[in-house]
Amino acid sequence: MNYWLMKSEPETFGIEHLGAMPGQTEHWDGIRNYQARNFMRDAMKVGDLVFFYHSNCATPGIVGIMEIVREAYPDFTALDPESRYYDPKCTADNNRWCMVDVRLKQVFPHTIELAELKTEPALADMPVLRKGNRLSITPVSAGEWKHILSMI
DNA sequence: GCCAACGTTGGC
DNA sequence: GCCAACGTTGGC
Repeated sequence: MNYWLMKSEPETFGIEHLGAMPGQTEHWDGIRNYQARNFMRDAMKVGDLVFFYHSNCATPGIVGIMEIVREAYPDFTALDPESRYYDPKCTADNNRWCMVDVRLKQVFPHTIELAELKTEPALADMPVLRKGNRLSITPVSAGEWKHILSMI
């Protein structure tokens, strides 16, 4: 089983939004970066656990845990001209983007803040802590996962 | 709102 | 295939 971290802007789609979905489940759409897509397409499996990270907000950090409940399938928002994620180069037969379904598993009682994560030597290798990192899906090692859980 | 980082695009 | 220009991300 793998561990992951996925970013989302809370104003667009935060952990509260996920909690309000039927079955607390939603598709994770709008990934338009090849590296992030490849993680989803090639490595994400049902049962994998994911830290939900709030980015581009007043208090960036990890706010809870999700579980992968459906493996990669075509991201239909790429085909929808009305969507902010529309990709004119995609067709139904040739859609380069994909998404997974996630289910909310746990909401932390408080955000594990980015500032806090940065003070932990055990987490120094996490991409999300590196300046200028823009990758919205990154793997998390078992050691990092455990360490972060101990910070709740 | 600023700006550094960095992925993507497109001219050549 | 190079690389400058451009657009986006995301912390601060």
